[in-house]
Amino acid sequence: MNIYDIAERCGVSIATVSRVLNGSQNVSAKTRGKVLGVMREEGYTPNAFARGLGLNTMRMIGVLCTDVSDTFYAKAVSLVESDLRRRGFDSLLCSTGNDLAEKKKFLKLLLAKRVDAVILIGSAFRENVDNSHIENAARQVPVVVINGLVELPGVYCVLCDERSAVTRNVGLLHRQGCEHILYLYDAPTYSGCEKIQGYKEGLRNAGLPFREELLARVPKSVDGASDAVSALLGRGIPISAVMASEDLLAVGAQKALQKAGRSVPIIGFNNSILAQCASPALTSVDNMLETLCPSAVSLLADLLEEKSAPQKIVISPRLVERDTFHTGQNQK
Amino acid sequence: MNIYDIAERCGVSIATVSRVLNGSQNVSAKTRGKVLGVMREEGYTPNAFARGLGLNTMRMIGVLCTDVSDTFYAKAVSLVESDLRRRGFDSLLCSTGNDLAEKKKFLKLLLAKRVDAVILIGSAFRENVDNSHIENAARQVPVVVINGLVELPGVYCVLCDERSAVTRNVGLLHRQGCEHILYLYDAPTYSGCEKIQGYKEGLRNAGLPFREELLARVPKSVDGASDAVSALLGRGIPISAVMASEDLLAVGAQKALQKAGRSVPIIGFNNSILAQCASPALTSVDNMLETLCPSAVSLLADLLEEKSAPQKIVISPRLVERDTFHTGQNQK
DNA sequence: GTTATTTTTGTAAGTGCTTACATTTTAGAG
DNA sequence: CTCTAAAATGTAAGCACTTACAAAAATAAC
Repeated sequence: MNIYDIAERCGVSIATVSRVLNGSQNVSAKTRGKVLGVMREEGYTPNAFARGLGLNTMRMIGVLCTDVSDTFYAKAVSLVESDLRRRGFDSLLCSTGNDLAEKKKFLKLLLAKRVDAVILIGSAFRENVDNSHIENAARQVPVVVINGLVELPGVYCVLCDERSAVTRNVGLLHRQGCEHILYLYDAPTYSGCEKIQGYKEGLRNAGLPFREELLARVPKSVDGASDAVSALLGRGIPISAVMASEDLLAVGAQKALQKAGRSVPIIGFNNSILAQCASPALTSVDNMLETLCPSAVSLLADLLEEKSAPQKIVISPRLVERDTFHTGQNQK
Repeated sequence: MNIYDIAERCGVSIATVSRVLNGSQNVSAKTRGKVLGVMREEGYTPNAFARGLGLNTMRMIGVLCTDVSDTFYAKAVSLVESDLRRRGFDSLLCSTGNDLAEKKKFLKLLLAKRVDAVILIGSAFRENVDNSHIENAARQVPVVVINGLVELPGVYCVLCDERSAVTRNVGLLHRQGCEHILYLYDAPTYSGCEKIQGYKEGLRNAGLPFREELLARVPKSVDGASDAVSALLGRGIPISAVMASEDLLAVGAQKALQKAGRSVPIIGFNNSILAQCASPALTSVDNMLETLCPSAVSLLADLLEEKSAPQKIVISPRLVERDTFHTGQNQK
């Protein structure tokens, strides 16, 4: 069933059918009605490939992220997807894992599918200067990065000032009397590194010394973080507060502390559902995905309409206080 | 840059170029080498739309789910996506929300994009007999449902026997001496209804009476569930154990019980990260997405190769015991 | 060195749509 | 009832590939 069949059944030309398909104004109400009627009758669906060929777009956006099963990415993907759909775009999802080679491969595949644009959620590892795949993508289509910073021509970034959030939190904890603030992270992504810088800056501002042993890289899992913190406690390292690059790690720390019968302030990151599920519920930094994602999609839409757009949008995070903020409230 | 340009630069015909593009064996090693070389030089990427037109496929699978930001769906999407990709398919993601009209609309859009097949994660509401959109989709492409049951021709289902898991758990709790087992659910989906049936059956088997007030439909959020359970406790309704259709609700219940200073066994469902984050960690039923999803994708692949495939695959769930199972262990 | 096979390459006809341009129809004006 | 402008429709040329079939080249057999 194609446009020719419909045209024949209606006694019109394929051009006319195509016009009603595309909502052109130059079709009389009568023919439009007839054509639409026949289409419905026949259950006709235009062939998107042919359309794509002609129009050079299928209104699809490539959405690349590290791991959709991660709460944070899942939320971002969800927000992005619904916003894209609202604008009539479909999302081609790629969940790549952390492997750079995979990322490159998938990005290439995405471009081969002729997506209209690419959204990158979370950036590559920072130590990894090889962003050639992103650079290459940006030469072909608009690229916008959510929660990461890639400073290349044609790459637009929408992110949250996570760094200063961490700095601020260190200050808050210090003012509460915490001197030994443990910082947990799992990977040196752009965002991860920024937060570490924020941590160090916070210490400097507060006049606290930076201690190697209080900056811990741990596996990205509850147990991984928990074991790491237990180990620190076991070594007798003083800990008077915990911050983490992610709620998941904060939960792990919380478990270790609970097991040790200790109670110190804990601040997570991402304000995910995990923070709510922890008991007591975790205070967490909200990096404002609800704002970030729509901004990113809107920016993307502008780019696709060839409007000019800011290269970089930075918004402020927000601390969501729950039970684990003030000293001594870490346990029920 | 198209196939003609490449052909010209190589001094061969477009058919030959197309052949190397498609890995045909009927090309001499020499010409193949030359063509590939030129392609690389020119940075040529075949146009997927034209290819799609010719081959009538772009190797894309529509993945429809209710809400990717939900831990359960996110995990399923992640598993499905990676498995599809392994087989050379891209995933067109649709996160529809619970609105049936939206589901219908999105499914139509998906089909218009000429996906090779559709994967539905979680089924429609059960009371909602209107599965015409699924029926229609199944007439055009293979449809497989994960964790739901839609008994229509051309619709293949891969699911977990959640019902008997619940039945069994009721038995376990009863044998531990629990008489007043609260069951929390949020929506009467296929899976939701099955579990409720399982609950009732479990009560019957144990010789316990079914009490209206111990089967509670609650909002799908920690606070929603928590408030509901608090209300029940406030009304003085006896509760000696809690089961929930989802970890999220179980966590809510746990919070309410903790607030009330009560400690009873709690069993969640889905064995999500939330169960791990709760404190004490929740015992939960694993509905085996790690098995379900690959099975579904494999079934799909068979269908696409026109192999025959079972209409329905049912696998057994597994109870993952953590801290909240035995009486009196609900609090640290 | 022929002839018969097999392998490699080319030709041309799809695939289903869009759209510039040409043509016809309709409506409005005089 | 013309003439003109505007609206509606049709024609045909893309768009970038695949592939059946034909033709040419390479190889094998004698």
